[in-house]
Amino acid sequence: MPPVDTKTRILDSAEHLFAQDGFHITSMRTITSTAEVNLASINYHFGNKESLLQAVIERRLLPLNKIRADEIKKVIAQAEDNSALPTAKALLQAFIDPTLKFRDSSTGARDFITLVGRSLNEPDETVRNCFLALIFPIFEQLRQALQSALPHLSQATLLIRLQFIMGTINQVMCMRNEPLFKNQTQANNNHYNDAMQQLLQFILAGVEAPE
Amino acid sequence: MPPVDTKTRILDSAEHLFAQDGFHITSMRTITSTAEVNLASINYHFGNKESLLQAVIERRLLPLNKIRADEIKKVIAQAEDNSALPTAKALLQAFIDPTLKFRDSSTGARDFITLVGRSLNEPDETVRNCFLALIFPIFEQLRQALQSALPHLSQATLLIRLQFIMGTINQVMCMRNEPLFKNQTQANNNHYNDAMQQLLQFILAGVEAPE
DNA sequence: GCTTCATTTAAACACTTGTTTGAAACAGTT
DNA sequence: AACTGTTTCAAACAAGTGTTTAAATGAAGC
Repeated sequence: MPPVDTKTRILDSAEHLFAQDGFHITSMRTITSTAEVNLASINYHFGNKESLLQAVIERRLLPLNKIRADEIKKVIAQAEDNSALPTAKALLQAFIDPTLKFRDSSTGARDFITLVGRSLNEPDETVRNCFLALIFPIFEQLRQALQSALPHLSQATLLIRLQFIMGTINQVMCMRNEPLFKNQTQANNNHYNDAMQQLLQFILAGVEAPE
Repeated sequence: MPPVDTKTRILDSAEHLFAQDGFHITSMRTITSTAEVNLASINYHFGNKESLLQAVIERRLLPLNKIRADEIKKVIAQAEDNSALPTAKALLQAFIDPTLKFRDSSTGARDFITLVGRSLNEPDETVRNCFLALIFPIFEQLRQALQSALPHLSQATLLIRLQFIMGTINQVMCMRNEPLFKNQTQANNNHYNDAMQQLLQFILAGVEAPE
């Protein structure tokens, strides 16, 4: 009954808590008391805890993936207009840029990105697959586009390098306020967006390295 | 009293289960029944569950870090003998090679590496810091060595690129049998060690990219 | 044999977990 | 105003959690 309806309140709180503390540590009672709703309302609206996670993921990831897919298609179409191959840089940018724009769009979105970054290496297979299943199609689309952008790379090499790229991106997505290793020399006034430009440089050099 | 003593049996089982299912999911009862020891023996020998994790980490990571540190020092010393700067490639190899040799030394070691890879992005700060605290010194050593190997790179850039590298390595460490995205075209007969050579190529290109 | 110490054992502890229940409150429609 | 279907609520459920306890067992020294 407060500002927004119960279902949304639950989704927002769960998103934040899952990102901050992890899926398994976060209890139903913590979620419901944070959301100021009744304990049973999660089971009423979502069935069980795992379906709530699924709902948290889908709410953000389906729209985000749509944007990413459209951006990649756009890059391919523009290249075709110039009867040229799309560049790896443009393709990777089409994948990463929407992620980062989205990340900075709200605090909830920032939580969500952290959640995704952490969950791709989740030990619990059921939880991990919730994310992998939704990310796989866009990953596959990017892979095929990059394969035609980098025809000299073998399929196997491109595939493993894409795994490396996902690892790098995950690392960045997991960063909340501070880098992985803090209390370092100076160098901490690196703002997040600077790191983003650096990210593209880094993975582009990696994927384009001689075989 | 079986083959090995209780303490070691607990450490072995915990290592395997923590890597496979995660720290929080794994219960004391699962550990003790797998190890075929009494439930209370964990608290007797280690105090509590978290101290057990600490023991699991230290048993492997302290010796491994010693090897890594020695390898890096060796590279620096050899370069000095030739009155030259150490190369970034040699330094990164000195960091990665021991990790992978260790990883293939036993199934327990393989479990352990998975555990480390996953835990560096653990949501639970207490758990995450167990790992970060032990890895930070070697990270810092590598950073300083790389800074002198790549003097044209600003400190800030090197630092963020080292974060990317850690992300890439983590991703590889988390791979157990299969890559992050399976059921792919063909390309799966990529053996693990092939991926390792590829890893060095990838991160080397990334860290040496123009600023 | 007896004592002393470290270790193992079964049982219980207090607490938290996700989920279910059935009644209460609410909204909308006729 | 009375009935409808939906949503909220407090309470309870059974199961699992990490940890503690006190008795039993083991081995070592004198």
